[in-house]
Amino acid sequence: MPGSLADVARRAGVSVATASRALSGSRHPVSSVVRARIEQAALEVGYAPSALARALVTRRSRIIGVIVGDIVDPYFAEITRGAEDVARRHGYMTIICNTDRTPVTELAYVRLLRDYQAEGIVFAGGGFDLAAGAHLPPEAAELDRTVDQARTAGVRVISLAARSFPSTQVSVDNRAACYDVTSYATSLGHRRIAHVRGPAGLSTSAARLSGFQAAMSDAQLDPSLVYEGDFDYESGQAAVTRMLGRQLPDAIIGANDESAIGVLMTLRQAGVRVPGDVSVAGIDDTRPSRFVDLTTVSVPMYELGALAARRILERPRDASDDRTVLPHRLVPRGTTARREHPP
Amino acid sequence: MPGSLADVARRAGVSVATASRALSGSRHPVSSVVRARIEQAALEVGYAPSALARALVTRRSRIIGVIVGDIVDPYFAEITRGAEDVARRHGYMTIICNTDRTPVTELAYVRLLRDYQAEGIVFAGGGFDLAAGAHLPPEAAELDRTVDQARTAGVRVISLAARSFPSTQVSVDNRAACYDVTSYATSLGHRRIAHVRGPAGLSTSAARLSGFQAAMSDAQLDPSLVYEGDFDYESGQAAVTRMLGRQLPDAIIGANDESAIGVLMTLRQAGVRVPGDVSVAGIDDTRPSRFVDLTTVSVPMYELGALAARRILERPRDASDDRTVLPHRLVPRGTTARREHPP
DNA sequence: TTGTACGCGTTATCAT
DNA sequence: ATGATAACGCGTACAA
Repeated sequence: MPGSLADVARRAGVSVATASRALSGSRHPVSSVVRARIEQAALEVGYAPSALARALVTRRSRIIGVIVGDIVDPYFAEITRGAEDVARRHGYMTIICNTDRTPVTELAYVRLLRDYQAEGIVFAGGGFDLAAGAHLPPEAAELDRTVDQARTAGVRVISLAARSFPSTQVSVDNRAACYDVTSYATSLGHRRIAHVRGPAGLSTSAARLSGFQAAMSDAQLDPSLVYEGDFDYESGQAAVTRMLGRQLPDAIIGANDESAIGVLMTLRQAGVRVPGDVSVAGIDDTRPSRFVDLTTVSVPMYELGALAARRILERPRDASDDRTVLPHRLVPRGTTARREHPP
Repeated sequence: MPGSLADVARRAGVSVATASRALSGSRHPVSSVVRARIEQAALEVGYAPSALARALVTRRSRIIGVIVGDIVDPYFAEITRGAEDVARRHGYMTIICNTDRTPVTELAYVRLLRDYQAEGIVFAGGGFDLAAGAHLPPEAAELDRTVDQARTAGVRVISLAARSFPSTQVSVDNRAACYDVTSYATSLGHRRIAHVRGPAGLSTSAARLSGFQAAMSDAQLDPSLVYEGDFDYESGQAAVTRMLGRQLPDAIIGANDESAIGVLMTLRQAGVRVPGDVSVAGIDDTRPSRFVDLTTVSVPMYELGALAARRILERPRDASDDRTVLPHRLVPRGTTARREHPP
């Protein structure tokens, strides 16, 4: 029911061309008297510009997509908020794409975004490496092809962690981040330190695990106390459950805050004092970590998202080799303490 | 660079009409031999259907918008996930719109969604009432008009809480939810019970506050111990800070989990035992509430979002009078306990 | 079963 | 400064 440009033009007694120029912020000159008449007519017919038609002809959809594992995860939520903030300021729409890290779903979304001629795609999560021996689905290769084809066709692709296709990168040094918390733990006098790792095969997990191992080795400590995990609360819970039988470690580093919180709560429920008996730390500094006073590493999630969106709006070149690394920062809080009973 | 329908048609030696029918899942018959040739050609030219052009002609954009306060808030994140899940399954895109409850931003987004001919808009948060005497901005009225005009034009508008414009409602009984936790507290023997309310003027806050007051009155208790709040952690923190000087209440009911967690953590930091000295409860049952073992009321956030999306995809009528109320459920956990020192 | 031709609502080019 | 008109890429009556 909203009026079209033709309606406005007819009512104002001008051509659609002139109406378009007056209404769409064109730099083409339009006499002020005619302009006024057009604006009046637009108001009267309730003119609503068709973004669809506009996008079709200008080849600029003003749409960006953000591909995340799960928007409920505060890590992804913060990133998305950053991206949406800058998108909104520029009149762009932000599509939220939950994939649960499933390549099939990622692929489907990339196709959908391509069909809508999205101007850019932000891959918030890491990709899967074959290194870990994990059998990656056949869709993984197809995903790479599709993304690359989209990029060639002009859609800007930004990734916030290592991916197997070419892309502009905006990231943090995940390895260093985990190295830093782990070193902090060793500096506190802890010697038996465990790591609850992220999903097997995921590049982000691998980087953090590697940082943990490096820090342990550098401190002449055993780096092999690694527990399986999935970046979620239950991972931490499960890891602790398995630990409870044997001798507890001095400290436990979660691959992210969520799993660390799982560790923390399960430990306390079992009557283990934190940080009295065991120190616990995570990575990311998501909101919940503040609630439980968790020691962690601050990762600039909001800025990652915001910068990614900015990279998309910066019209220029296909910068598929750009790499920006944002700084992280250790945030000591109440779940870590100096070791009470030195060897 | 992706091929268009014309490219495919040329290559397959057929008309665009036939190509369209073969490729777009039309019910119009196409001989299997020709169909095969077309599909082959599509593959060769890397055909990518233009969702924009398609939307323009079919008048179905396959776009839905979800308007939330802040996607970082777990409450909104869960709702959004629910909506996105069903949208994705139907090949729809979900636009995330953060407004920080600012009518101006809501208005801007409604206009943007209307310009893209979004098929539906989900208003996840409540609206502002004038009742509270809060001066609502002039954009509020304009918002109502714009939304109503959009609805008349065919976009389905669903709201998850009371709003001042006509809409299909999918909600929970916020008043009853708060009545229930409050009653639970009184049933535990608490008599001095405080409520940290939500933002002034917001319909959701008002409903919950009303539930609190009703439960208190029904229990013959003083319902006037109400603290200002804003649905956030800091609200809870601030409320407790003001309480600490005087006699502490027996129990504190937050208007939502986030503020309740603020209350909880601040209390404990001040050395107050929870639930030993004071009981604390919230509303919503967001993930973080499980982390801190907070007593709360489970609100089916995911289902709210999912059902809202379904209401949009159900093509039929403008059901601007439909109201579906989903059930809530008290979830007693560790932050509440029977009163230790009865009067 | 296939093809022709028009329209969806804009922007952009080229005249005037 | 204004207008006529050709794209943009697709779906769909209407014809054949």
